[in-house]
Amino acid sequence: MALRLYDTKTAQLRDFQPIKPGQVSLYYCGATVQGRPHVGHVRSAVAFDLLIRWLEASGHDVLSVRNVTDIDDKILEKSQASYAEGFEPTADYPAEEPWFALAYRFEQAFHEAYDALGVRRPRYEPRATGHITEMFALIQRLIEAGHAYRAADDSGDVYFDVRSWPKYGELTRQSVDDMQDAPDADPRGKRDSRDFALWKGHKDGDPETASWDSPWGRGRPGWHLECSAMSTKYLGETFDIHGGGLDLRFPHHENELAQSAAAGDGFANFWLHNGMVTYEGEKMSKSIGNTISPEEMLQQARPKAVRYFLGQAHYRSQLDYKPGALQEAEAAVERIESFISRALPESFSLVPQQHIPEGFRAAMDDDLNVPAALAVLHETVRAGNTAIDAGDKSAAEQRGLEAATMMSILGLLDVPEPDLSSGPAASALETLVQAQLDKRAEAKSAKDFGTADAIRDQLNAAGVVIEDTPQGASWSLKGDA
RNA sequence: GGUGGGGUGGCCGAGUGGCGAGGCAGCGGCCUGCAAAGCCGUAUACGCGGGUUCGAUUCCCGUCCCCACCUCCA
Repeated sequence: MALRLYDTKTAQLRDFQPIKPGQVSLYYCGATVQGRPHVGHVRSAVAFDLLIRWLEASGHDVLSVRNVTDIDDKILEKSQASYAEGFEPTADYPAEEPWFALAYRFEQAFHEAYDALGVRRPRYEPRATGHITEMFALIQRLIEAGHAYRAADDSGDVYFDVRSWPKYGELTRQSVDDMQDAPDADPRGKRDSRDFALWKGHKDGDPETASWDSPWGRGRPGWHLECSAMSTKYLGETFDIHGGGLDLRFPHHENELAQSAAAGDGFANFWLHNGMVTYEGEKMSKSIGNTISPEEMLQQARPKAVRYFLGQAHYRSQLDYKPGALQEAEAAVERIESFISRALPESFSLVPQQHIPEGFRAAMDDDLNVPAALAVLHETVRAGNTAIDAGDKSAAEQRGLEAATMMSILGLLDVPEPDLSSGPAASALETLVQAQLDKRAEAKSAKDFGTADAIRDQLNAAGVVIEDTPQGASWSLKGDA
């Protein structure tokens, strides 16, 4: 059975076949680095990380690209505001910060958030400002093809001519005439209010560093253009998959498609969009302010649990966050991990492709049905625990390898966790806890259960969980499997 | 107004024309000195009203409600 993916453009599940057998070219939209990442950003990154991992587990080489949009209106506005009189600096927005410094700083914040959740870096991560000449070339092609024009006023803007491209709206199946009129206060030199800027002429007050000489005068690129320019540069004029958040479908992806297709590029064969993250039913967004940061989540739960939470719903579904959700995820992750550590010897080598259960493969091949795949994982854990209880070591180990494989494919083995098992503090703790356990063992063998239980309660209160096994007592820290 | 996605047991969340995924929480049991972990069992779930059908949560029609997008959005 082959991989099927839901393509937003055709609104249906389609068999996925890469253009080049064995290699998949994937572009997915990263962030406009104008602020700290919120959960929606990392959900999207986790979703596409999952896709990449599954493609790889299925034997593909994945050429992945994720953009950094490091210039746009918001970045400039925020930088500009930091110079204004009466500006009150905060930890996230210091005073007098140039736009490029602000963008660079938040780009790093995104990296930290991705890294913390085991989202692997894409093969290439190009910045918009590094591809101005590629954008020139694209604009030039559009002008020559009659799909872009210089603004009628003296703004120096260049617009995409929506009416010149009959397919405009094909991605979201909308017709230009049915679109709600943009409340465009400043139509400037546009022919149609839906026309969008490819190039924005330099305005007084904009920093000189945020403008480039172009054939149409000094200025800066419009939003959308960078993704068309960069995706085709790194992946070719036709590539396999273009992804991003559902909210980017319109206008961002619609415009990308229009400008690339109108310039004569084949562009993406598949369009994938992940669902939004909501907070108790409402979309999390900067403008509403109901966001939860990845940092806040990481304070509440282990990184693995956070990743599990973000990946557990189907990627196209809305993912609702509510208090307590992370604790549930933590319980599920710990159940799986404690099984794997019971079933497998200290060190084991994993050859993923040898241990993928058929049900898991079928679920993932079905448009990355992670919830169904997780059901297989949990069933494997139960079967493995049963085998352990029955003393069937080889069956337990087999289930253990399968469970570890699935965890690996889901990216849950790569999530960095604080290492509590080495270092001087760890060995001091080990010595102290072991001394208590020895005392408890003595008390137990003397049938002095009062003392034994007191020791256990005391350790428990300190966050050390005791488990008695036939081989003696073992301990672990709460929240650390 | 246009476009798209939804309403599933206490919560989360898949899925299917007829054997009630999975997780979390709960309850009962096994195990345990007692626990923990693990295992077994346990829920009269599919917004509402019609229709098609031997049979619908699943298909069709109607209806109510929710969410997203329509030029800041992952």
